[in-house]
This record gives sequence, C-alpha cells and structure tokens, in this order.
Amino acid sequence: MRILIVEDDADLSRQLAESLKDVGYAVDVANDGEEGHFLGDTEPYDAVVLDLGLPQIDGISVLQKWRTDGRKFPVIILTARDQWSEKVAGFDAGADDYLTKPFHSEELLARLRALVRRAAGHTTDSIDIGSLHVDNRAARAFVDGMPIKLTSHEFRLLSYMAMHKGRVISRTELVEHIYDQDFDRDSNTIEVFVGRLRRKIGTDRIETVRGLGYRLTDPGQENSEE
Amino acid sequence: MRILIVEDDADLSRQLAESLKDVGYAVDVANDGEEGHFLGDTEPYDAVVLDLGLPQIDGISVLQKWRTDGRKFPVIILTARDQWSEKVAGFDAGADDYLTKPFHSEELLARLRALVRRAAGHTTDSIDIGSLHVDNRAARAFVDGMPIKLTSHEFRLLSYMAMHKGRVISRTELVEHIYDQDFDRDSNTIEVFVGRLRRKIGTDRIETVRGLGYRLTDPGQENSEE
DNA sequence: CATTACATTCAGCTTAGGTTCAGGGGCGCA
DNA sequence: TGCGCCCCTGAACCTAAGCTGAATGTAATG
Repeated sequence: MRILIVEDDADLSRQLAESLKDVGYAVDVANDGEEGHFLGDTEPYDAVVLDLGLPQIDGISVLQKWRTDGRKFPVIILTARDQWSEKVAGFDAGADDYLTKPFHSEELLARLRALVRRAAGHTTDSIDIGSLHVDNRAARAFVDGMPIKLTSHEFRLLSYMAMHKGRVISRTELVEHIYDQDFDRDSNTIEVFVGRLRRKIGTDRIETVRGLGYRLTDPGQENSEE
Repeated sequence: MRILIVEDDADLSRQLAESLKDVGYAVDVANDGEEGHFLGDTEPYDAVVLDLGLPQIDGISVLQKWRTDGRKFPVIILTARDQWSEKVAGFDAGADDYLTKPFHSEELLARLRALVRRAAGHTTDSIDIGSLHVDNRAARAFVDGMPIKLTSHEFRLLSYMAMHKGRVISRTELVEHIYDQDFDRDSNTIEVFVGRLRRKIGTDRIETVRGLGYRLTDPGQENSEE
C-alpha cells in the first residue's frame, strides 16, 4: 500500500514517514500544497494524510481540487486543536477522517488501516482466500493455519493482491502500489517476487493472466469460465 | 510498559514513580494538568495514573480531552476519601478504575497490572508462548518450567513482546514502551537486548522481520516450507 | 514456427541487523 | 562513606538477508 503525506513541518513529516514505513507502507512526502496536489493527481495512492495548515495553497483547496478531478483515494486530514470550522470544511471538501494534532502515530496507523481497508471494500484487517489467511495488522500470512515466513516486500505484494482478490492486477499496478516514487520500473522484480510468493503459499494460488497480470484466487473452488 | 503519573503533590508523585520503577515500569511524571495533558497526547502510554485534585486544569477535564481526542490508554484516577461525585464524574469522563487516597502502593500496582493486561487483551498476569512462560506479576520468566534469570530491561522487553505475541513490533514501538521520555533513541540498545534475550530464552523464539521489527513466536509450530 | 510474455536462477551489493567490548553509572553491601 | 559488582549504553566491527537486474529457460499465441 502506498501513502502520500502532505505536511510542511519537516520534522513531523519525516517522523510520520518513518512510522508508516515501519509498518510496511510505501511512502511519498510532499512538503507543500503545490507538490502535494501534483503528486495526488499523478500517482495512485491508497490513502493520503493531509495537513490543513499549509503555506500557500491550503489543504482544503488541494483536497477540493483532487475531488473535482475525480481522485477517490481516502484522505485523512490533520488539524490543529479545536479548529472546528476547519474540520467541517474538511469533510465538506471530501475528507474521510480527521485527527487533531498532536496525536499518537499508533492512532494514525489504526485509522489509516481502517481507511485503506474500507476503500477496498473490506470490513476487517484480515482476509481469507480459501485456506490462505492474510492478517494485515500483524503483517502475517497463514496457509491452513500454519504461519508463513514472508519478507516485507513479499508481504506487501500478497497484501495488495489479497485486498483485491479475484481481480486481475497488472504488473504496473503492483509496482505503483508497493513501491514509492523513486523506483526503476523496468526490471522484472515483480515476476521474481511472484515466483517467490508462489513457492511459499502454493503455486496455484496466483494465477497468471497473460498480457494482463496476476490474480489471487482460491484454488479450492475450481476456476470455471470458457 | 510505560506509565504516566499526573500528580501535583511532589512527594507523592516521586514516591509513586519510585514504586512503579521498582517493578519495572518506565515512568513519566507530570506535576500539573497542562503538562499531563500534553504528555498524554504525545506519548504512547500503556496506562495513566491521574489525580483528580489538580491545580488549574483539573483531572476530569484532562481526561475528557484525552477521550474526545481518541486516546484509549487505561486511566486510573486518584480521589480524596469519599468524594463520590468526583468518582462518578471520573467514570463518566472515561476512567477505567479509581483508588481513594490514601492507598497502599501494592494496591495501585495490582490495579495497574490488571488495566495494562486487559488493555492488551489478556485475562491473566501470565502469558504462555509454547514452552515459554512469562509471569508479569512476579516479573519472572520460565522456559520448560525452568526459571530464567533476566535483568530488568530484558524482562521489560520480553513482557512487552509477550503482551503482543505474534505481532510484528517495530524497534520504535519497543523503545517507546520500555523507556521513558528522556532516552536517546538512535542507538542499537534494542538489538543488544534482543541478542541477550535470545541467548537466554532461545534464539528461535524471537523472529526478525527485516525492515519491520521483531516478533515473539512459538518455535513449536514451524512454518518455512522447503 | 516465430515471437512474445512470463518463469527461473543466480550473483553482486547494499544495508539492516548481530556481536562484541569497553567505559561509566548506579545500587547494594560493608 | 567507600568499594565493588552488575548492568546498561554506545561504538565499532562483522555477517548475512534479501533486493535487484541480467541471463537463460519455458510456455503460450498467432
């Protein structure tokens, strides 16, 4: 999952980025509204953390622009204490949640998890695909109840696919959601990771759709179509 | 586990802090409501001891603010004898337990243990992870019934991990919960302690998840595949 | 049968994490 | 009050996990 942080306070943004990376998100940081707006318009984030008190273009306008441009990612806004009017304006502009500063990073993480999960249409932090169980909170996966040892990138891949189980996901989509900005796209890392994942969770759980991408399925219920 | 004490009586707060430290908690002390409120908003405590009779901002308001801001840590309030109305107001504001002054520090300790434990979703003071047994009450650990000699920091680390067994815990989270405010967090003490703990309880009980953190598991159920 | 898309294997490299050790501080004990 | 021990810290150094990218192998598609 890939998150955008728009926050002008360099200390805070660095700290936030760190704690998000700690739990396995790919993170981009924008230090002002301009850059934030641009990134949000260009990259497919799974969620955005937006500070309302930005210099120059303020947070509300950035959010409004995104929404009129049809960006649908969930947005959580950060406000100073007791800025009621801002909160209301934030929700009117299309925010999905808010947090007043100061806050615990643990709480931000919990809310982000909830947003990302809801945006993908899930109600809990764990997902089952047949006998495969993916727990996003604990960053763990199980097959038939047995824990599987995954590296952080392997887990990101699995987690993203699990969130969108049953759908065909293109290589580019995967790259865009499990890596941050600066990543050299033309390489076959995705294939390599898919290979490794398959070896760990069972080959037939990840189906290849030639020319389109991959799909995470339950090998139990046999395929169908044509 | 890290505890915040909000208490204006300097003697009492010092004394409380001491007895909490004695049993292995990391302790921060705030001498007035303002400071207490700020600390509670900023640091991730595992429990808070809050005196209701504070100068300036009173305890109830502090608690209310925390709760409206979404702070979830368990709070135990201290009231003067027979202040019924205060107790009720305290519970209404979101307190989890209370104690009337004067009290024995042992009673406070017992109640704190219960609160911390419940907040982490445990029902008893001891936790089993396979053949590893952690007794938070006695601050002792056993492997296969044999007592293990641990230093206070080693035990804190183990205790925190045991409370959250199975979950990946980042280095930052560990530092935040086993040390108090003034600690220089860029150092490798955590790695050192993990190393020592491993030597004492068995290497494979603490799993490293590269880039994310550590996880306490039962090495009995092996995973890993080929 | 040729071509393209994907799979697999592997080696180099980076960097996170492990290990070791010395110095210093605190606590208990005398 | 002083001595000694134990434990904690931080630095330096070492090890290896796991990411990348290229090379090579295989299956699908027309």
